[in-house]
Amino acid sequence: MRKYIPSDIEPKWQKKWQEDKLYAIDLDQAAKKYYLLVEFTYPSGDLHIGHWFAFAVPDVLGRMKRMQDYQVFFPNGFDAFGLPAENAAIARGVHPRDWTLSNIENMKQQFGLMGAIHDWENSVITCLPGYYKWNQWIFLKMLEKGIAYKGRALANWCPNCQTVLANENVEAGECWRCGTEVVQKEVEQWFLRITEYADRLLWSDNPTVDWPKPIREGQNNWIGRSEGVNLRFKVKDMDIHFEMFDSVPQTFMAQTFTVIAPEHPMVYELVKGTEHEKEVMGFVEKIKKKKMMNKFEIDRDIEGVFTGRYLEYTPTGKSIPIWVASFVIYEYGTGVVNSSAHDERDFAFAKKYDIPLHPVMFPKDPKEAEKVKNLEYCYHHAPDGILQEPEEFKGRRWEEVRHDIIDYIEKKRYGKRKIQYHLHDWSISRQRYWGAPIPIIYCDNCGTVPVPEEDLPVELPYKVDYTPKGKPPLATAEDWINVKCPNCGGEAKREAETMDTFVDSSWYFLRYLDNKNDTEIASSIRLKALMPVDIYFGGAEHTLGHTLYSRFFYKFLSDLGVLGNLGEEYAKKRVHHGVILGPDGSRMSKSRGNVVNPDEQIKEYGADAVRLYLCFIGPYDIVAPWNPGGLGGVYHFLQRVWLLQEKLGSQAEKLGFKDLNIMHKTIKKVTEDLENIKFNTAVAALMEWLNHLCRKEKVSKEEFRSFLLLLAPFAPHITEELWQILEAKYSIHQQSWPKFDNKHLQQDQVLVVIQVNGKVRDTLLIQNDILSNKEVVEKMAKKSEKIQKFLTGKTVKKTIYVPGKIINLVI
RNA sequence: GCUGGUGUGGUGGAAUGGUAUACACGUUCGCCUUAAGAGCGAAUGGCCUACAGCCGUGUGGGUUCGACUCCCACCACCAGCACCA
Repeated sequence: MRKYIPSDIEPKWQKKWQEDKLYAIDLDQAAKKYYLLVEFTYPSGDLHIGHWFAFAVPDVLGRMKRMQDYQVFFPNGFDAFGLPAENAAIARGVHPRDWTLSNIENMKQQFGLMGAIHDWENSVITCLPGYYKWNQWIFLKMLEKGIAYKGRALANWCPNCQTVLANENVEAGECWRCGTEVVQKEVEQWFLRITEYADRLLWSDNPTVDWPKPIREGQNNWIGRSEGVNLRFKVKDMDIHFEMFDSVPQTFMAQTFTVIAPEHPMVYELVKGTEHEKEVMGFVEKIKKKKMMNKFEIDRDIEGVFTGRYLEYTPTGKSIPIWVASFVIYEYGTGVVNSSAHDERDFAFAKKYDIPLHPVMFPKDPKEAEKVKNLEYCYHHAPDGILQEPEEFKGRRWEEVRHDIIDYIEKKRYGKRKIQYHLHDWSISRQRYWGAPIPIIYCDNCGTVPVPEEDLPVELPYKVDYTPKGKPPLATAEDWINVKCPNCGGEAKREAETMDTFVDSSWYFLRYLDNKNDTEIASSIRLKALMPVDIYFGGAEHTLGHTLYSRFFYKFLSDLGVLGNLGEEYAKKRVHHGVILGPDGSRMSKSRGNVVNPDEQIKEYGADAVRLYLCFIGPYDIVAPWNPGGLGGVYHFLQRVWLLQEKLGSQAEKLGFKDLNIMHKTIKKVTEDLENIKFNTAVAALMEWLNHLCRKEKVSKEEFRSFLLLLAPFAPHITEELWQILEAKYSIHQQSWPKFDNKHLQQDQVLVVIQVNGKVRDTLLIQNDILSNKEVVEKMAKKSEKIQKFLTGKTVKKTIYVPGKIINLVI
């Protein structure tokens, strides 16, 4: 018999499976489909162990599903636009397109070593015109529906990458790619009105799809819906009216001062020509500058300046001083805040600038002051004059009075109910080369003109000077940028900016279905056959970016009617994978030099062992450093599987009860564990069964057969090889998944634990037929010598018996 | 500060109210071998006077016949968000 040498068998089968298109399915008529999706890859050049973890482990699930007669669709592709390609290309003098496409070729080869059921026929590469044509098409549709628009706004600007960044791409004030400090800059940019979908993107407590709670909570917090009122005010002695958002309307009677954001245009109106102008505008400039320098650094210094103005506060008839304060966010709400000094920050501000507050608002007893955080205390304990609650609300609970107060405010016309979101519209303009062109033409006569649909795609020109110069590289591509206006035929220029790559990844899972379709995103036949995605694996880091954007896109496309009637969410189930860290315990990155390339390990132990080890290493959401030490263990396991051949009985051997019991138990365990994304315990169950088999003199064909079938999804190569020896038939991957039989799960006798006062003192083997008879079991338990010792001189007060598990004698 | 999560042997981890530490790594001992490796077998939570005992799942309390598991309070760590009125 040959030794188990993975390199002798793995390439051979990989080649054969590919030639035979063993894993291909018919996308037009997948009757019992299973769409398995893993977040596609950025083509950085080399596959590392993290890619294996992300793709090879879900492949195990996909393979089981195939054997359960599902037509499993497990596509793979590349998220191929984006800054790293451009930066790497600039550094090495290679064109981003060439760099990217050659990386993709290389990575496809490396993916091949995994032995996954990927079908590369249905791949997507987002930087190819056939793909991004549909980016542009969706953009035009959004423009048509008012979801895409051009606006001026302060944006996060990375001076190094020379581009605008989305909020989600700013990490602690730094660019997510290069780590350069981000500054604020006002620029014109294209936005997608995701806020229009804010309410529909919010998760209910009981969603119809199975997405993890952390992602749902995270998205809900990010959307940040808060319900309150917009109160209306007039500035004293001036014809200025404004609104302010208040999410705690319960305190509307308690207002003692007002603060405005420094950026607010009204500030100048208030102080123009007054003695306060110089001081206030100086303060505004100072804060603006500070924010420009490092907006995202947490600045606990709360600063402000009095405008000299007051507002007429209708509900209480009081005059309320108006201040400008550093901490007010212009972009949130109306940029004006009602300060009733019930929260710590407002209180600190008032104290710092001696703004008179009623002293009793804050209790002197520090323990009592703690309660102020709940606001409830304020509401019930504030003195007259500060918190004059309308009669009808006196003595009622804080939360329950909330809606009545909003009604009251509306009735009295002090203001209007308002729903405010933290979520901002999504800026998609990027001042870089390597992205999908935005299909817009600027004409002196006609203004902003969308590129007509029949002219799509607007192809990204190849020959462009893409080194950053402070303006978009495409603006320098003379023969590309200058075009005839599609409207009037006059001289016009194309939009020189490109799209955020998160646009590309917001709908790629639809394109997998129909990647060559030239007339629609995907045919309705295929959409109907394969959507929604059954399970979507990906990283927890995409909670606020990709998974929110893609839900938005799906809802938009659904509203547009291009999806048919597929429901609100694109994936029935979302599963987060963990992170394999570098051996040094930090995230793998080329710059740290701690990237683990699995090539060596595959050479030494084989793809099967690496796959198995990645399953076995821990729960699938584990975040842990790569420790190749355990690889030897799973390799050893495979070797013992290989050696089972020697134990194969010459003919059908009668299996004992124990053999059948462990076999069916393992079938049940592996099936259920894979279904529940518990790969590690599924492998452990196989190991236990193998330990049993190895202890036996002979192994029956039936056992070996079932064992190989269960192992096949984890280790597709070695099981295929052994299958040939066992069955002389191709292929194991076209066999049906074994089923367990309940009758073999029942044991004829059961181990029952005897406890005295909850402590284990003995065990007892009990025949099935007397298992349900409490009296008999109790008698047997009391007879036990070990138990006798604990019972002498004591009385048994109570006996608890859980049939088949435990008997507890209470003395 | 807010939100979500996690705390179990030397290590990765298992156990969702019923024998805590499955499965594996590592370590130690033995067999085999000229030797090494591989392979095979055994032991491996701590303590003790070491086979009739005690302690033990971050800490303290509670519920229960029985708690890693449920409840309350706290501590530590991880992740995300963070001046959101």
